[in-house]
Amino acid sequence: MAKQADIMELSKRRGFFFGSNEVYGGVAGFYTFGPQGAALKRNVESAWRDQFTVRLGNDEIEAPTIMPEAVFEASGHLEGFDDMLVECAECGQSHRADHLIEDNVAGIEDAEALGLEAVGELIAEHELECPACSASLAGEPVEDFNLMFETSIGPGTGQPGYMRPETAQGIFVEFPRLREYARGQLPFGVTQIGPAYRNEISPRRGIIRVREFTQAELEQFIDPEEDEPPLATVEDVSVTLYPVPEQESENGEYIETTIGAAVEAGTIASPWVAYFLGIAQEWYERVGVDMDRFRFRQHLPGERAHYASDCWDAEAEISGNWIEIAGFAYRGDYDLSKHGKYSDERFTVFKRYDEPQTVEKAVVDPDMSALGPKFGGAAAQIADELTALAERDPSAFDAETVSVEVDGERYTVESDIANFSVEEQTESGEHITPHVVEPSFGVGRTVYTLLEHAYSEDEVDGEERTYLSLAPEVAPTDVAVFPLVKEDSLLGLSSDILRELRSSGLSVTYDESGSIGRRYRRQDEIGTAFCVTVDRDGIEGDEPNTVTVRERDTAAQVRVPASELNTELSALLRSEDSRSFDDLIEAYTVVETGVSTE
RNA sequence: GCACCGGUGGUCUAGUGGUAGGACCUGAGCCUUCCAAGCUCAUGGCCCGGGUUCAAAUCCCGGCCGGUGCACCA
Repeated sequence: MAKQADIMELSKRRGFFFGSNEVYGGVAGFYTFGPQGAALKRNVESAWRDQFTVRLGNDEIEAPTIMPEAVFEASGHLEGFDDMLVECAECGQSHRADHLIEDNVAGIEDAEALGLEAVGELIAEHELECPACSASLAGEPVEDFNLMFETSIGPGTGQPGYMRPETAQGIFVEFPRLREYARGQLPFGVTQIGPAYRNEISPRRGIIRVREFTQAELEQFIDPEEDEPPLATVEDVSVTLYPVPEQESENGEYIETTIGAAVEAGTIASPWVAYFLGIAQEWYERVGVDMDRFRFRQHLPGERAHYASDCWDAEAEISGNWIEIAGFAYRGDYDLSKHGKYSDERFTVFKRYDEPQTVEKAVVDPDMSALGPKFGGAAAQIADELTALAERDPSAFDAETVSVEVDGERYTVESDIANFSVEEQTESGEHITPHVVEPSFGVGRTVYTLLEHAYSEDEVDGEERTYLSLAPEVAPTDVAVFPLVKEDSLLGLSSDILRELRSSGLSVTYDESGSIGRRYRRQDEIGTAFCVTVDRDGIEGDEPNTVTVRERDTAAQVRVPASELNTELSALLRSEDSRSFDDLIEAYTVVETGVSTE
């Protein structure tokens, strides 16, 4: 089993990832993906795009990573992402200052709203103590810590902007245009793959908790009353679930079930969430996560975000710990409602009734030429209030006069000036705020998981070897081409093959240095699934113009005509073709190398 | 952010108050016709700053980075 140190060492040495800016001492929480890592990550993103964008018929966008303050006022990140910390001088522990106040001072429920100074004064005033060591916290500075990176947009003081802490907001704020693009029809889904930023207090464990990371998110917009997910497409998908009751029970166990059965049993409350768990399960299998070290865990009530009614995480076991690699949240109308409220735009869709409905509606059409001279500047507001009153209490207009209140002042208007009437109106539909179901993936964590789950050691021909058993689709290098020895005839065919494979879009490496075994080991270590070796038998032997293809995990080889090579390799590397190396063993001559893995 | 431990070629490491060795890797050559073989040669290093000292990679202090624990993770 791979240890974290093994992966770190391999990653640095073979160019998967390493700490950034090391020549200047480095900065915690930032990593650079090297050539192999960037390719692996790119392949993971492509596979995700195929599964969650293309196959589901969704659309992908690319929004800015810097967004203005207003976005995060609406989203709640400015407040919710902002922690007030106070540090104990005695024992050094940090505590949430606002929570201390709320827990210990009667009558204060939202200490965060009071501001830093007021909270500091309250701590001194009530002589609050450190919960850990009971030392007095009076006089300790209360400091703001916001997990968002702040910047300023434009010259001078500019206007405040923030690096997005999740890609989701870039989709939500563009909802009005995306709705137009979708021609106003629910359901529709919008995806985005890109970086997000969180100024973590303490980045840890290499690439697992970093300050800049890549998310792949889908925001599925649905009509909560009408839209059903196509559950039938995933109902037979097997999953390992770890629901709340099992987590809370003494000997909690995983539930091995199918998506269909889990919905039936109510284990997963939301069919939409269940649907995406099924889609995700298929995807994780496809890219090569070890399903024995994978589970879907339901959020405990306490860890659930305030907007999410049900939430599940995809978790992978890494170096003995479970880490979150994706989250699936039913966000309701939280995000769109908030942006609808904070902006002047409408974040709703028009939902047409099956049949137009005729409703009786009380309306007013105030005579502004009478209201204006009489009430001056208040006239417009009075008219608005009359309109509101008509909807609220039509009977108020039965009397001679009707009165409304504007800014605390009461105005009395003759009823006939209001032009009250009850009209029959035909309504063809209503504006509803779509609900959002959000599968949100951590790409970097997925990449790390794949590395650790793929990391393998065995013996080939009595020699120890390390190899990455990556799924061919995501392996950073597709194929390696070797001339068995440096001999003109072999070099010629090798370079022909190299050129052909590369021009068909494969990522191909070429290596003619050192012994063949060393070259195989180099590729094994970065997870290259197939090595093509040009030998003399393939040029002048019984089967001329053939080359050998070696499979990484088994070290088995088959002899394939050079003319078939491109087609066969392409088929092996594409997930949608179910061609496997076993099919090649069936179809071609197996090379007896006398070499085997054990 | 606090505490503990650590930081020596690309990687893994030995080591001492007098500026450093090994292994692997990498490159060149020889040899080699299928799994890290051998031989020759070569490239490449003491995290940064300050202090103590005739002299610091080594001792001290601070910083940065990493690992672990605590806290944090909307």
